[in-house]
Amino acid sequence: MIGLGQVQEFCAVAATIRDSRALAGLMAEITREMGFRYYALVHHIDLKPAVSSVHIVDYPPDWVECFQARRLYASDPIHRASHRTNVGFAWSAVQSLITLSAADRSILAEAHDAGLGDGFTVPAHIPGEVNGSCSFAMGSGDVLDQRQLPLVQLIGSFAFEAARRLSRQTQARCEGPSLTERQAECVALVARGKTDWEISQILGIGQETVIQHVKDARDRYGVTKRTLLAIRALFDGQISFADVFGR
Amino acid sequence: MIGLGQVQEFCAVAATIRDSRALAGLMAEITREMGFRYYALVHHIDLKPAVSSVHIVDYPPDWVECFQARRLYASDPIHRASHRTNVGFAWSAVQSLITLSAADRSILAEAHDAGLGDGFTVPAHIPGEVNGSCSFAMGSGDVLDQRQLPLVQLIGSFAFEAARRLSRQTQARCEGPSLTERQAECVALVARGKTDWEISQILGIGQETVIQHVKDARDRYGVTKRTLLAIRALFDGQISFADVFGR
DNA sequence: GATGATCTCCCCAGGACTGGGGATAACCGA
DNA sequence: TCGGTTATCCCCAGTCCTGGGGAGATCATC
Repeated sequence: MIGLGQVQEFCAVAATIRDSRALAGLMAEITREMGFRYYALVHHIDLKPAVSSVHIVDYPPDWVECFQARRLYASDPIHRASHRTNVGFAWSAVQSLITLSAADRSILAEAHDAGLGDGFTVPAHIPGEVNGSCSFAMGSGDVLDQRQLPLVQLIGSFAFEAARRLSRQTQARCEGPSLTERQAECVALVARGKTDWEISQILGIGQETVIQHVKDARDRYGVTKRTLLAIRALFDGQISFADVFGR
Repeated sequence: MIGLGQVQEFCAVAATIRDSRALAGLMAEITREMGFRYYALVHHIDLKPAVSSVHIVDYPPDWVECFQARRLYASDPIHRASHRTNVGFAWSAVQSLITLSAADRSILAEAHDAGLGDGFTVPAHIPGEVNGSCSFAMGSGDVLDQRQLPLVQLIGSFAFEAARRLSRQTQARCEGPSLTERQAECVALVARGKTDWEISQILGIGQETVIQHVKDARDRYGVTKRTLLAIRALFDGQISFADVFGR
């Protein structure tokens, strides 16, 4: 059983941590202190070296293997349930979030056979990013301490945020192509689904000029489609969702 | 200053609450107990009477009016910042999440003039649903109690979950349109800048079929351009950046 | 057995986008 | 002064997308 003080200490340490080894150590420690046996801090996608994703796991090896072999990242019932809520939930209450199919029950049974008891999963969703979660599990037979769950939720949220920060910093922050002001204006309007002619009316310039700006912007990103141009500009912050939906 | 016990009590009561009037009362009470003056429990969309969304607000009336008149739901800097993280943040730290434009600074200044001091916002994102948040604000001049913020985050999360439950039970869903599996696959590939022909090759179906799926997906979102289709699907979690850049 | 949802395929006309090729003018730093 | 960057405008051919119109097959639900 931990207290609020330990949560605050965990946050403080997690916020300054530099590499995922250190985070794994911190997770192992807090997991034990909270009375859990296993933890998993993951993005719900298959691991691909190209993408920087969160994947810090200490689960029974058998289960990890089974999970990866069957590619359960998106279909695992616990993950699916975590896509339906914003607050943490006990695995034993998963049926209040999703209806379990026969396949789901068999997955849960296999997890149990691999040594996982009841657990608690904290969802982690951020618009435009891969869904993720932070889970803690007991050994089989152990019982969750209900009173502690709010604190477990806090730990899970902050742990995920720390992991997310790490995964972004390791991704080489090489300067993406930057757009000129006019190009960015055009791209923002492209992202709103405007045609080149409409953009020319909004900006008060010629249609040919807009075509040129969009052309130049595509060139800078090395893409050939305006759809991808808009999404890449969104991805690296040249424009924001607010530019698309706001104002 | 509140303690963990009060958080647990709040959760218990919030989980059983039946209507938004009662929730507003509960929010007013806990807001005061935590030493805050105002609160806002909202979905980040314009209010449409037809749509059931969360909107339980006790903010200075001047500011609420200004906010609605200028339709800041998507562009407000605090809301934008909340789209970039999973954990609560103090308004004074908003610059660590987004870069503030001149317009943003003026919005914050206006909020301050309306009587809002520093505050704390807890993001609430669920895939496929409108983004939301739960904010608490001090009167101007008052200072946030840092030690309490983890508990404020918990209160915010559970409050939003309660409001979300209410908004679903009272009316039909306020979720965005959902796509069929095939449509989502096509949209994900559209977001990668693929042409309809390329998509047909990837999925092993006819080009005409892809055209139809994309057409249907555009219809569901009520948009006329594939670019906007891709971005809207991204925004409400039907696809993620990993679908675009991964693999 | 009808109904609706989904997936599949087809046709066509007109508008939008892409990838080439140009040009002029303003500005700024070397 | 010269070169680089930016913003503005123009033309064209070919491809792609959009908005109409169909139709048949499967599957679950009622």
